[in-house]
Amino acid sequence: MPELPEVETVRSGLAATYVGKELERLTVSGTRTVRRHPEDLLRRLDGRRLAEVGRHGKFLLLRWDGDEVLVAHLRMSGQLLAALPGDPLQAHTHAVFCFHGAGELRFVDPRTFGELFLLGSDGLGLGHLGPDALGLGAAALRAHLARELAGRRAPLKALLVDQRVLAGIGNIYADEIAFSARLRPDRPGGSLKPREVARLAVSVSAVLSAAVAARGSTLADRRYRDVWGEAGRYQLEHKVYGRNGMPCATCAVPVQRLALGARSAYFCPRCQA
DNA sequence: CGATTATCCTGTGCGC
DNA sequence: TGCGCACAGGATAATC
Repeated sequence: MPELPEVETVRSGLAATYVGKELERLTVSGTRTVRRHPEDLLRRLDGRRLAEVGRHGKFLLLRWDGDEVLVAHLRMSGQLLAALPGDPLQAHTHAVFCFHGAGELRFVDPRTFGELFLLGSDGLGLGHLGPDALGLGAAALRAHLARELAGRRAPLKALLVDQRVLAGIGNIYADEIAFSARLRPDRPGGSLKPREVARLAVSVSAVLSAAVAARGSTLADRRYRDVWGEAGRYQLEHKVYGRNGMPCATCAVPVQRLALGARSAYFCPRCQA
């Protein structure tokens, strides 16, 4: 469930802690974590200095001296946690980055959906992704959404979580964005009027920015943590996600759960049209 | 081509 | 109290 705000919080933590440090050794024990690699290409990073930590959507981009880029995706249950070499290895630790003078960085992921791969090796890339959901200015975002939604029959929520449309939005923030924009998540994308698209664009920026400021959402499963193990605070601001039957914060009508394909969507039947 | 469905996986929480 | 099972969902392949 790490989405753009959670991944951005991890990104800034990684940048603050490890940029400029030299990787002594990367050890990978989880074969599924590096499943896109035919061989142990990650070895190429040993001895390099971390130059920069970027992000596109939910993908973390660790750029090393020599311009090698390691891509990390947390998917459902992945965590990147700072640790000291002596700390006990917790269950489901699949990779350990050991830095000179900066301790360790550990990739922990019970469900093994997450992964690490080197950008560009054997054609592995991120070319299919749309623009980062926080990477466009207001006018460009509005124009982009208008273009992407035009003529689309799929529900608004399905389009919001489609990483080819915009990169970074997942289940939680799609519901919160739709609520903020006062749009039902099951509206066909192409049915939105220009002023509704404009509202949607504003809500994408507003919700994601506020969630980044609150360092992401840590749900009841307490799975999402930043690099130092701290929880986020944006779950306190959720208006609809996971709040089935609870009163809408705006109008007190019970929030409804809607089945959208195999997934669910939460919305207020009165505030959203 | 666009829309929908299945798949991967384990921890959690619910009902009986 | 304990057991079994549905559910959670990001990305991608497969199918309609």
